[in-house]
Amino acid sequence: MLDHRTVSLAEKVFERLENDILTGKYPRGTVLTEMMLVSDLGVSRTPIREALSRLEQERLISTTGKGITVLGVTAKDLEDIFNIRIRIEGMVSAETAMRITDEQLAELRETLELQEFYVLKGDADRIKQMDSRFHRLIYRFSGSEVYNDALIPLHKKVKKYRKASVENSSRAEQSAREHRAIFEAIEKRDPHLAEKYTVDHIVHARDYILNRGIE
Amino acid sequence: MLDHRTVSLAEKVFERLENDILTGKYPRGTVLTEMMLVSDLGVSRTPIREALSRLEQERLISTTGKGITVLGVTAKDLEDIFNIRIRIEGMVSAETAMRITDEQLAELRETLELQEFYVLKGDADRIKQMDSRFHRLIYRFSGSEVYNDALIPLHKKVKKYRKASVENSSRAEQSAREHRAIFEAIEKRDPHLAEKYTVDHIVHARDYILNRGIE
DNA sequence: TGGAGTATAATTGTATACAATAATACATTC
DNA sequence: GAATGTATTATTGTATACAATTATACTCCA
Repeated sequence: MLDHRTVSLAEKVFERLENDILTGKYPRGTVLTEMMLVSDLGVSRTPIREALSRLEQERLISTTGKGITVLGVTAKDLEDIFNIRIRIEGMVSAETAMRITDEQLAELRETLELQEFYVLKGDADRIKQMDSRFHRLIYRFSGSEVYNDALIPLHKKVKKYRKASVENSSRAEQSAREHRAIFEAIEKRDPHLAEKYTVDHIVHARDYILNRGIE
Repeated sequence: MLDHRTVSLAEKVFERLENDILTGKYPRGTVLTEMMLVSDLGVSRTPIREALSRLEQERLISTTGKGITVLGVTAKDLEDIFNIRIRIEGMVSAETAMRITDEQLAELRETLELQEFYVLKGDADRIKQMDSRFHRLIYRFSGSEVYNDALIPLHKKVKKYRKASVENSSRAEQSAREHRAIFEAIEKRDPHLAEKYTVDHIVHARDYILNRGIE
């Protein structure tokens, strides 16, 4: 069921700018002003300022002094992000395995099956979308807003590099297999196995991304 | 050296509201409107909206529909926060132990010595302040914005409960001793010891806070 | 020529007016 | 009397005007 709620301009501006930064359209060091964004996006400064405030809180931009400087995600950021994810994402999967409902499990299964389908088709954009959704569902189904809120920003920041991963068909296949292992552990309500397979998966994702050389 | 930069109204409003929520002045469930805050704080809606936007991103309030609802920090949040801190804060201390400069070490030492002094004096407010500063310096001296940004919001949310801890003189003394152990490990540039003592400290803080019964 | 001081311009910070939306109360109908 | 539709009000969302600040360019003097 799609959510047709009207979304504010501030929200749209935020999502657009966040995406442009996370995908590298605005590379690190780019300097913007509010007025430039007013011209580019065709909305007033008010929603733009709200979006910028949120981006600053996520440390994707910096607004010290004059102008807005894009910070983006550095190679060191990526290393640190994976160091954290390796230490907590397994715990979160274990929690999800213990408390997931049948309905939630069905949603997770559908996401995994779509991922597998798109891997067969070789549709990188869709693979990426399902890959992300799989992880986010596990965060959410942990029932912990704290876990979810801690992981979402870390997960977001890998976006550009995840895209490169799924464009490699053998890595995409491996990733789908690893997701299936995680799913089956959760389906069995086995927290230890869910934790183990999740940590393995994050380690592999890290190794692939960091060894590949960034940017 | 104090920082005398002029701080925006939005920043002041944010800090004040954040503090009022974290200390329990606005308990969970409190409903506010922008206009109420305009009257109470004597500034226009613009800086108030910016502050609210940031508070919402930290999930301290919710703004769905009409009015602003205070969410605050629940007992479950606290448990989840400590589960994460136990898993990553040791790693961060280890990183700090490996890269801290002499100048940074001096700042950390001074903070610890002040904490010990205020423990002797029994000045709970100051103890709390130095306790927080000690942890935040370690986050910062890790040299990782990712580590810092992940831990700061988790650390903030324990504020109210940390206050209750330091008001117990035996826990305050124990906490200072644990900080000293962490400090000496960092001073020796011993990452393993720094990690161990940090994890022990967080575990003890958790046990004290969670067993004490929340609110 | 280098530097302090000052004028100028660009940019952000804040207040406020107006528009759109969502909630509430009320009336009307069955 | 319950339910539904409608008017009203409260509240948020957006645009814009104005104030304050900061950076830059320029001038004058040593």
